[in-house]
Amino acid sequence: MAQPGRPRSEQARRTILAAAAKLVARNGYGELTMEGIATEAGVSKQTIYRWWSTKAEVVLEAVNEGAAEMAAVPDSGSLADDLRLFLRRTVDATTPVNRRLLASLMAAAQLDDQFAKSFRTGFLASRRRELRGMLARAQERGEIAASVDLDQLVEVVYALLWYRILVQHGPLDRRFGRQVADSVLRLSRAA
Amino acid sequence: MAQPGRPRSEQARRTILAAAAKLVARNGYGELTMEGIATEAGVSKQTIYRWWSTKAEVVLEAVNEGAAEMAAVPDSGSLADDLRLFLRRTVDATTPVNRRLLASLMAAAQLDDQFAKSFRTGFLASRRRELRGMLARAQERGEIAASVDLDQLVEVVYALLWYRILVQHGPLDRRFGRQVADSVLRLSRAA
Amino acid sequence: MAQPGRPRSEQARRTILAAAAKLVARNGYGELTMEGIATEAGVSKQTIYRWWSTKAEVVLEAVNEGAAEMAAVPDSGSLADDLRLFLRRTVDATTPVNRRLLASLMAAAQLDDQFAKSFRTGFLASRRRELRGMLARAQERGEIAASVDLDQLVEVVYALLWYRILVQHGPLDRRFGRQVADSVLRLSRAA
Amino acid sequence: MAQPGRPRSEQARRTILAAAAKLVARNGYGELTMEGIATEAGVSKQTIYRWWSTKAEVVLEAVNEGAAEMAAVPDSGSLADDLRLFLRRTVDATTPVNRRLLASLMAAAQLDDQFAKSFRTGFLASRRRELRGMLARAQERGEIAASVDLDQLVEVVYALLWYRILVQHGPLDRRFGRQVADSVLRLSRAA
DNA sequence: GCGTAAACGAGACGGTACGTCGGGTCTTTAA
DNA sequence: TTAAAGACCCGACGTACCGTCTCGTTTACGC
Repeated sequence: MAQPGRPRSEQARRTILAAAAKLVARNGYGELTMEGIATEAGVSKQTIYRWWSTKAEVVLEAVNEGAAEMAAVPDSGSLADDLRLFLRRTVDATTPVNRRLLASLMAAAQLDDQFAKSFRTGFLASRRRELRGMLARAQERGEIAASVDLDQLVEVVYALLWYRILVQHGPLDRRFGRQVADSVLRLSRAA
Repeated sequence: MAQPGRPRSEQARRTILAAAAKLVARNGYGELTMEGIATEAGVSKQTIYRWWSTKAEVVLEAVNEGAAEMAAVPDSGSLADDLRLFLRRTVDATTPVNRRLLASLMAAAQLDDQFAKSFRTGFLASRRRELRGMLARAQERGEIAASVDLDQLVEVVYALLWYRILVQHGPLDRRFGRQVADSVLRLSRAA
Repeated sequence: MAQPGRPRSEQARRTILAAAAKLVARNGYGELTMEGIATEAGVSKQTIYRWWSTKAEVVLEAVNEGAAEMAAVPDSGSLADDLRLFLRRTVDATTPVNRRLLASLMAAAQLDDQFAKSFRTGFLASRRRELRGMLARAQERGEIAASVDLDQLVEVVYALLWYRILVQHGPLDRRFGRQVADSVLRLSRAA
Repeated sequence: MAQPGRPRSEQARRTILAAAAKLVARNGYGELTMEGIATEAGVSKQTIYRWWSTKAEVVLEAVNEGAAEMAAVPDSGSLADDLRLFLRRTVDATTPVNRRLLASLMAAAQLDDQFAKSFRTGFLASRRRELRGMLARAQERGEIAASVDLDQLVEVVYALLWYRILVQHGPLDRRFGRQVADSVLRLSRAA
């Protein structure tokens, strides 16, 4: 059952992810190098390449590691309450460091088709699924007309969030979260 | 009046921008190198570095070069018509090659703070100003209530456009342009 | 005992030295470049810089590599025989290729103080020591008066050899070797 | 008679030679660049290339410029006196700066065959001719036997001088000048 | 407890691109 | 025609990382 040989070092794995996160926070993803991660983590390059093939994958796993709390999608029975709470939690979780990590991942996806695919079908799609489930429950309750396209609503939410993350045209705070929630609620009622 | 010394070669400038655009179209921005641009353009690296300091700046100028037609913002007297036409023109102008170029610039902005600043205050801000002017005229005509925050409407438009450009969750076609226009029109009327 | 990490490639070392020697022979030291050595040897530049810091050092090691036979200083019991044999061997060993290499090293020493030091205290001094040893034995045997300054004799030998190497005012052949030997023998007897 | 156009600037010529000499004295010939000379002299590169093709030629002319006093070869009627005076003047003229310039020229001759030829047939040969003339006069007077090869004597003098210049195994002072003179006098009498 | 076998650190290796420097040429205006 | 200015193409510089490799060493499991 158990394969022979020395087992993977869980500590090395964690040290590498921590080192990557730390370096991105300090110097930005643009300055991040595999060599730098290895040195910072006190690990050989080979140990990194054994388990990840690009630095984007390392960072993606580092982000996933520190994002278990995001999972909780509210379900109070009221669309307005759920949406506002969801967005408040989301903006709360997006600290400056996290913002930088997320922006880096989106950038990496533009430069590497391979990574783009895994980023879209993994990270992004799972986030979208959660939100869509919340809206679908509201539609079943009759809070949203059956004619409304839920995917468009989901798109508006994440478009606004990502635009803020990437362009930094304004703060990613609770006030912004409320504005997004209100816009989507209005769109969910119209037409 | 005329300064001494050999004048800058306008041809070299154009060849470099064309080479950069061509290489991004062919292999993507991630594969783009200053060395490659120089070779493709038949130009020395020094000539590139004399006028631009990063490849992102070269690509940005290449994009600006081929985007004079975007400038035309419609002004028919009807918000709905203007908005729909503006978005139709925008999605029409965003060919796959242009999409790739724009995505690259946004990625580069995430990796290089220096470039991020010039990208935001130059390229992005000028685009936003144009659209805001259109909406302001509609507000003066009374088509949009004085209480509505125009910046939020502008944000929705560009957020949706950029999200499509970056995530490619669906096609950037005229149908998508109409959906965006309709969403914004609804938000402009609400509350 | 054994240090960790991949051991240095002895083959790479030898290939580099051979490439350097070959290129100097073909195009002269003035045309020699680190890039050229790397290409010729099929080696990365980094591998060269890891072990040598200038091309002069590479060439110096290449010369030392192919000069084990020089070491044999004769000791027959007769100063005249020893000196003549030593100079014959020396001029015999100084093939046109070797002449070019030696001239290059002396030139490099004029352009780079760092290298000059290692060249003088290493290469040149060891050659001088050997010859001086030979003369010292003759002095002990009484063939040279105790009052004679051996260093001056050594200086005459190498001055004449190097002048021929650098100025090429005449051939570096056995006839020349005999002339040098005779001059020094005469000086060793005088006053 | 007078050709048309702007005449050559004698001042530019002198400024260039002075700049070259100054830069070699300050940083050594290895650091010397055409660009540096132009900047130091406040002259355009083209102006240098119009009159000289390599930096070695510039330095050679700079050396010749500042070496009119060397020309005086003594002629007292006594070989010993003449030789000692000649060598005293020579070592006196070889200041540290001049030593560096001469060493540079010899180095340049090893790296550039073109320059080597002009250096040998011009600079070196003319020096040798002067000394040989002095020895020839002594031979006519009977101070040197007719069987003695004067070229060998000349060779010994310049070999010893150049060896000191290039290897710096000891000081280039009057004491050294006397030693050289004595050695040559001894060789002129022997056999 | 001993051998097999994978993981680990270290670090050298062949590469590619970096951004800079200087070479020698060319193209302009001014003297 | 010469000169200053400065842009141009070119090639080499020395460095940084890439991803791979070859070592000696460590740590588990199955015999």
